[in-house]
Amino acid sequence: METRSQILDVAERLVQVRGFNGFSYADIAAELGISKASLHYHFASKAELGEALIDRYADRFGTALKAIDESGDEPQAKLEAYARIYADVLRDRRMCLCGMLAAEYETLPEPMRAAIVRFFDENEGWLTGVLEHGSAAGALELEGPARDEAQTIVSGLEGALLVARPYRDMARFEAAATRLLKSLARTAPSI
Amino acid sequence: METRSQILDVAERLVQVRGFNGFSYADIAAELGISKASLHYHFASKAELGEALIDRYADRFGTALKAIDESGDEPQAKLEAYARIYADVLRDRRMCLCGMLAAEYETLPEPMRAAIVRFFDENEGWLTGVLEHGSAAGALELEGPARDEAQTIVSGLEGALLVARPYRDMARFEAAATRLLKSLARTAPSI
DNA sequence: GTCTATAACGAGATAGAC
DNA sequence: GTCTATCTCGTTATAGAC
Repeated sequence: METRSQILDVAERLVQVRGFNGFSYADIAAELGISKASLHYHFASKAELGEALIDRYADRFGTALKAIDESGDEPQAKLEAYARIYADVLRDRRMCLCGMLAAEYETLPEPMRAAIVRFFDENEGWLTGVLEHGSAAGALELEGPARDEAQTIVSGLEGALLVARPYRDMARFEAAATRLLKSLARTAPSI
Repeated sequence: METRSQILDVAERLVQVRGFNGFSYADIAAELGISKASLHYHFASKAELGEALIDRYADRFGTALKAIDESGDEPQAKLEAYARIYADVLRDRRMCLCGMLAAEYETLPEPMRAAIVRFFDENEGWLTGVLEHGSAAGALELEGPARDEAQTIVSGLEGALLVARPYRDMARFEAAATRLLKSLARTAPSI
């Protein structure tokens, strides 16, 4: 199980930096000092490896969202914590795993495609909940349906990662993220 | 020159749909019914083809922006026209050429990288001008520096394309684009 | 300008020994 | 579980004829 998770670690970074079509089994093998054949023992095909990568990534994301839920923070603080997950991704010049795979979507096998869409659905679902609660509690002022706002936040953060990366500029991402949240879900003025 | 532009047309679509690492000279050759060797006559290397693709794409974008400038429309209408350029990209399941290449950035040769950053710079520069003019004329209400708003709009639209594509859902893009523009640059209330 | 042929290499994947 | 060896195919690119 140890080797398996090491493979996933290296492959995850390679996908986030270079894309699924931008690395090979040889890259992973070289980095871990094992043979390509050994990789095939753990993941028979690259498609299988790809599925495992998305599953693990989505799981970790889900865990992070649950932690935010249980923080008991204000809605506005929850949104900021959500944006921080994305900000953390930018280290090592990484893109969000599923954002990267969304770009390569048309070249990917069907099981990977389904898992990518599921990832976005889960994120939007969680965000929609936070926005609805915040709105109902009078803490947030939405400009439209919570679901639409949620979609705009997810795609806005993905786009902020996508464009900030070539500039190697963390501040660029932060500015866009802050602006997005401030404009789409403003803190309701206290009476 | 005829063949050259046909090659660019096919290659452009392939990059926008599958990514620069997701197609080969063989794909172009098959589609045009010519040999791979002929392709190398027009574009000695794939990197050279890539540069030509970005240059032509950026040129077309620039022409479209100039047309918007000369329309004499209100700032708000100009922003909507700008978003429509992105919307048009989504046909045939395409991503913005430079958005796709931004994802693959780390795998690309230096000349292509520089051209990609230039593309974003030009877009943000143009948008900044529209926002500043609109703000000065009292037609738009900005929430922060025009340059920051411009960056958020560009990355927001790129992200909206990125995420809408797997869903094959035009409406998904439209919703995010509208929401972005409405929230970031609101039409100033007429007195 | 376009072709056929081929070089030179890297990809994903398998066989079979240890 | 990991290895070496190998297969098969696809990739970019070049040589040289037409």
